[in-house]
Amino acid sequence: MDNLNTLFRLVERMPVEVAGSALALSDELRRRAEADHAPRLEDVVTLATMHKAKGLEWDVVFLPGLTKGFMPIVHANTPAAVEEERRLLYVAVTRARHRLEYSYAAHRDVGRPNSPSPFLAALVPDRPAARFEPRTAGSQGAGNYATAIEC
Amino acid sequence: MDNLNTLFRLVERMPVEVAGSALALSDELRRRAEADHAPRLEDVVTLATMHKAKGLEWDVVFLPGLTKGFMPIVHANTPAAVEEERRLLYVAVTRARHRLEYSYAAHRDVGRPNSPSPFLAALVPDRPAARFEPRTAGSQGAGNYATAIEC
Amino acid sequence: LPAATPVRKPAAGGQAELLDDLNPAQREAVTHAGGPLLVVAGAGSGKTRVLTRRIAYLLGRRRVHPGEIMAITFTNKAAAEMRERVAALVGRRANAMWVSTFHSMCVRILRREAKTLDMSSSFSIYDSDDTKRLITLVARDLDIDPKRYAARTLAVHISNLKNELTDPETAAANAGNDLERRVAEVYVEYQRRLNQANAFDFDDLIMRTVSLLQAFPDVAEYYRRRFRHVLVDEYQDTNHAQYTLVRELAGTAPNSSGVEPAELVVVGDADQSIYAFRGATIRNIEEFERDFPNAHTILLEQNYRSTQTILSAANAVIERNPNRRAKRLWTDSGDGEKIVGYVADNDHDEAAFVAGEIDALAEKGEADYSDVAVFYRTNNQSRVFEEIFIRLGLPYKVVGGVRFYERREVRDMIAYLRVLANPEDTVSLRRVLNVPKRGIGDRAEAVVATHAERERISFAQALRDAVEGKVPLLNPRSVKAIGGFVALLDELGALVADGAEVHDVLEAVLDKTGYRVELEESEDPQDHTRVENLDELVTVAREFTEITAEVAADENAELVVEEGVPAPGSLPAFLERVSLVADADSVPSPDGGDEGDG
Amino acid sequence: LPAATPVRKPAAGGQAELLDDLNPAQREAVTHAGGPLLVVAGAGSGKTRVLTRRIAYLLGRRRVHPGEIMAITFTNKAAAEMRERVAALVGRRANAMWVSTFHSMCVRILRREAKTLDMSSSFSIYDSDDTKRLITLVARDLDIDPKRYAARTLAVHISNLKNELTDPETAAANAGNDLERRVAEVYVEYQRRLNQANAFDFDDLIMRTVSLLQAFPDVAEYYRRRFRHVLVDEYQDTNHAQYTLVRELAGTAPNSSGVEPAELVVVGDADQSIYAFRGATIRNIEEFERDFPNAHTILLEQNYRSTQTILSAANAVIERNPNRRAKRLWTDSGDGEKIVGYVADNDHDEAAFVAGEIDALAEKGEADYSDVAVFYRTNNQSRVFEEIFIRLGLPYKVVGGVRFYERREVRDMIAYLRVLANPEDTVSLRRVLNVPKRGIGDRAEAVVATHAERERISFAQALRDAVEGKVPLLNPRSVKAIGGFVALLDELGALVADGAEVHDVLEAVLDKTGYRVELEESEDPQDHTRVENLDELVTVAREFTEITAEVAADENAELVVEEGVPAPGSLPAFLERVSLVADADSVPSPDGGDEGDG
DNA sequence: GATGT
DNA sequence: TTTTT
DNA sequence: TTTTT
Repeated sequence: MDNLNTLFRLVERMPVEVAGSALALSDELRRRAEADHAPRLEDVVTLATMHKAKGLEWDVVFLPGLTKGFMPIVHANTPAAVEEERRLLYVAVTRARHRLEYSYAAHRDVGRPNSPSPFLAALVPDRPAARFEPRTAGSQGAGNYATAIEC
Repeated sequence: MDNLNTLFRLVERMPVEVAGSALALSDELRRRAEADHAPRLEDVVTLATMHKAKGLEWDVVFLPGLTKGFMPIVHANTPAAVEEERRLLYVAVTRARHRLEYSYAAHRDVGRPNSPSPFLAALVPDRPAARFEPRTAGSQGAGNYATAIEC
Repeated sequence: LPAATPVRKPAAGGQAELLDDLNPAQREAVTHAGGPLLVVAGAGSGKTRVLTRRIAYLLGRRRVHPGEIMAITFTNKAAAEMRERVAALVGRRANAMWVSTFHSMCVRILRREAKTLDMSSSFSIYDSDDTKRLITLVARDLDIDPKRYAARTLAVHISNLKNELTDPETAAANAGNDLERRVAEVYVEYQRRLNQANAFDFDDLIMRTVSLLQAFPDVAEYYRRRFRHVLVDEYQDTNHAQYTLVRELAGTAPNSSGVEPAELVVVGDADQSIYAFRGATIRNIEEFERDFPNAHTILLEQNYRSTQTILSAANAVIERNPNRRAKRLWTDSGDGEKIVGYVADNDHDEAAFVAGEIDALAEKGEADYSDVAVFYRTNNQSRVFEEIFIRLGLPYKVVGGVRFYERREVRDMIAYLRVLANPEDTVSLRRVLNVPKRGIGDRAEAVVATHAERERISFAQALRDAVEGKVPLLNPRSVKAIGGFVALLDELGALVADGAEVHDVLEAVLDKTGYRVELEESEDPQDHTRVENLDELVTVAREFTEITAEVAADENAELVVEEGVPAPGSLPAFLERVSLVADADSVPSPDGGDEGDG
Repeated sequence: LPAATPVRKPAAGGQAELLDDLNPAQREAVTHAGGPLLVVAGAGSGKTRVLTRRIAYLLGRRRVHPGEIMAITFTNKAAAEMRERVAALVGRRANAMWVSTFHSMCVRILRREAKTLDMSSSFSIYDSDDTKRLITLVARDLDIDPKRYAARTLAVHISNLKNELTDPETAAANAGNDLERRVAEVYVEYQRRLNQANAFDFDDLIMRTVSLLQAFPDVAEYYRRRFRHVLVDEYQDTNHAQYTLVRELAGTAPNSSGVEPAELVVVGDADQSIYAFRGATIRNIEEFERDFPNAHTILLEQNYRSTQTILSAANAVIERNPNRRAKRLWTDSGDGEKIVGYVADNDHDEAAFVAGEIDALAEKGEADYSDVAVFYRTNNQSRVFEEIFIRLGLPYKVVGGVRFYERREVRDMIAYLRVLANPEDTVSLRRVLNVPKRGIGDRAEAVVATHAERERISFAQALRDAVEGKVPLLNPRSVKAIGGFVALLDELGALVADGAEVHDVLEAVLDKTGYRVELEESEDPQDHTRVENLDELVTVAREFTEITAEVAADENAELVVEEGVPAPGSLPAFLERVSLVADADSVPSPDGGDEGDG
């Protein structure tokens, strides 16, 4: 069945070369797959890069890691590159249908402090960027969202 | 002779293990070397990292590449690391006996602008850092030092 | 959940309703006729709906023949979706359209016109891995220090040149520093070897199609006459070569025979341009009105996806970009939930926070796991989430990693198939020369390569010379090994010539080469997975031919066979397919991650 | 040129002039007696002069016996210079002092006390390359993913732990995340293997000497009684382990037997601390007065090297560092030339500017090339200078690159010698196991290693088991190859046992292994250079033994033979030498780059 | 005499 | 990215 | 560091 799924997706996405026969093929495959049993919808959370998110949408989107080194990424050292980073964040934000949560870690592994992404200020215009100064979150205690900030 | 030089330097620097005999060895080697002919002083310019410069001195010292990414180096992203970079520049500066020249390139290979090292302001306290804004030097014309700045 | 707006009901089969559920801007985009049209489509603004409705409108109201329509996308997935959605509106007539990626479209043109470019229509298509291999070979032959000039670096530079439509000679003439000189040197030789191997790389597909259209006005006119409607999706992601291709195809003025430009519609959003680092140039969408005289522009700002809260945040982010065409997304579906921000102490705690939030949503029944996505900037940021999610038993999948058609064992088999379809394909031939190990080592390979170079014959021919003892410096043992290899290829080739089906050829390759046995006998558990992947590949091939046959037998299916297109179900057809989906199949569609349109 | 100051005339042989040419601060540092002394010596302030004069003063005026003096430096070069300059003042008596690097000093102690630590005195010393090899082996055995945890990363972390005197068990107990747990796991096994191989790594030399002194008070007391004067150079560069070592050696209070602390003098300059990234901790010099009660501090601020212009610039730079002990360098030699600043358009032009300046100075006779240095931050910045200098024919040398004792062929030979001196040295043994190729492949090596592990015997013993057919899964071919290798080692071992001289052993290794022949017959021009390096190594070894013999024959030479020190000219002596100069010889002294003192 | 160990 | 042993 | 073919 996995094989069939693979072929299914394969033809689904490449209906061009065999010219007019492509859609017919695609239809046939779908018919077969659905006759067998409904397509298995895996109920799993998706982890992906922001680039891979492009063109898709989810009800709930998390954007972790919004620190200075990751967004914009350190390597972005021209104005044009920083603008592209901002567009990337824009793309990521607009993937969400109903709920958006973002976050960052105030310290890195080694213990050095992390600055929040300079783009955060815009994301949450009501709150000045200063409100996002590193603050330690309760690291123990299940469900301790004391420092979660609702905007 | 090169072999002898190697051994000479080797023993010169390792007089400990054979205990008391080391200096005697060193003396003997030096005697031999000098009996052969005076140590060949290669008349060449030295190129080295600032770290390798430590403990040595030259009449004339050039410090090129004093841009923001190289001095302090980009990777220095803690106050302590930046302080170490400053000490490194201090070590490099204090290698010079009579003449010190420093420089930087206003653009990198790709054509993107370079910022001067933030340490430059201190190096030349009479001139504000702003005076070191990227400026194109005459790239042709042998000996065109029109934009060299004497302080 | 934001309430579904009343106007968003699905379009019924009839033509009358085609425009009913569109907003005014969308409707204008669908019905616009005449000059070039730029549709600036914000995220979630119903871009694909506009494109598909427009096509249906062309077919239904403006009596355009489907064969006159060319719709170009970037991904196979987008092409498939578009074709499917058009088919839902107009039925089988959709099959006569060209709805394809830039690269597929070029392959189709190049197959038809291969002879014009001194290529055989059985050409191979090299992906980035093949490209890197060939560049490595070339650089080695040119005595280039691989430490100083990594193959990858050379490949990136050559790709950039191609995307700028710079030919090797011009690159050499313009080289201003050591790197550029080296790159140009490699580029010249690399291009020569591609020709010799009867192969195009990905960038060639575009660049050489452009050359073709520019150098042969009759060819250009053929396509100009044929495609009176050109639609381009994700226009902000075009590079210079792709932009030129679109311009050559659609035209900006009547050609010398008086054929008018095609009706061009491009859809895109400069704010969603995230591939400039790969050569995409935002300039193309910004300058559309200047590039195409009398162009009209329509802005789609109403969003049908997100809450106003999310849209306002997005607007605020993107507004900080300077020199940008103003655009503000809005929705009439209400504010929805507040955005949540969280500052964790470290990345571990951050991942734990995210996991906790997801679990809470799932427990409250507010979202299934598959409704949730976590996006980060770099692939390795996934690690900490994987660790935490595994520990908590939270189900997830990571998008990315090695794709099916990039796996070594799959690529090895495809290389065999390619050699059978295109014996001049030196990169594939040399890839499988000693795979599995059959006693043809580096030295023997080098000796044969030298002989090929000196005698100006192909590597395949040089192997045959070797068997006949015409290659000096080759010891008898190597000659014998090569003899066995050539005989093997001949045997497999006979199978293909006799019309064996792809999966049978594949099975023969697996058996006769000993590839499968070697993996089966291996201790390495990785090799076990490899056997499974190969089984899957065989099954894919089998179903590919079987289903083609069934469809062909179905009298109701419209099978339009075009010149230059490989016969359905044939080895070349199979190869073309796998060559152009090498990087696909990352976010499998029905299992989470809905298709959006912006 | 700044005029030489009148006080800077060289000291004559007589004792009276010892203090004449010193400034007051220097004089105080030389004559200070009693409590601990910190000399804060700015760049060019005559630091080495102070140290050497102080030693001469101790010997001449304070009637200290040279055997009571220990002077510790970081580099072999600094140690050699100090000994030489003291010898110039006091003659042969200097030979009885310990003037050595931290590492050499520890080796000397460890050789004498090896048994106490369950080691043989023939132990090997592993440099960073050996360390990385062993860590790679260990990580592989522990099934650690080498992509995720690179050997280098593990090595750096383990080194840091050792520099903090953290033992493997403590590291394991303190591990707070995945990386730390992995590191600790590797550290435990790595340390076990070092012991088994009868080897110390560089960091062990310090750490284990500290353990020795702390765990065995009698040993500590022995050295405390012996060395009543401890001098440390470049104190700002000490790491925690080295600081602890100094404290254990000199002491801060009378010990349990009532032995008073030694007189401790440390010299350094926090402003010149540039190795914090490697574990050096500026804290040591900053907290000296707190670490050593009743300490006295002297500041040397007068500079005898540079012009005031240069010093003012340097002062201005360093003053921006916060929380720094105030110090301003000054000179009475005048302002000198102005500093030149230049802004080039690009790095190419910048290098051309520098080249032009150098040529102008040379033409005007203001400086020889060897009086000029160019310093940059990263090694690869040299490239553009090299390109321009070569094009202009400007002679230069680049300091850095692979050092003599780091070259592959030299390390291979040393590995052979080490195996002969210390058969338990598994890293060296496995290094040469199949070098040159003799048919003992990875698989055979793995099988033997597994056998060694299972039988809890050394790898050397496992090889002998293999010859006797006691190792399962080993094919006859491998057994035969191993048999040949073991016989070879035995033959070479017999030579050593018979008292052959080092260079003869080396020649035998080169011949009997076929190492030299293989290189000589190679086509690769690199291998030609390798043969030359090996010839040089043989010559070094020959002269090493010859000269030792001559010196020994010279009745005037004072040969002080100490316990635990390998016999002069012996194989162990030669190995010890090369193990501790592995990274030396970078700025060869007489050919440019004068020795400064701070 | 090149190969895979 | 720097690399005294 | 991102990677539609």
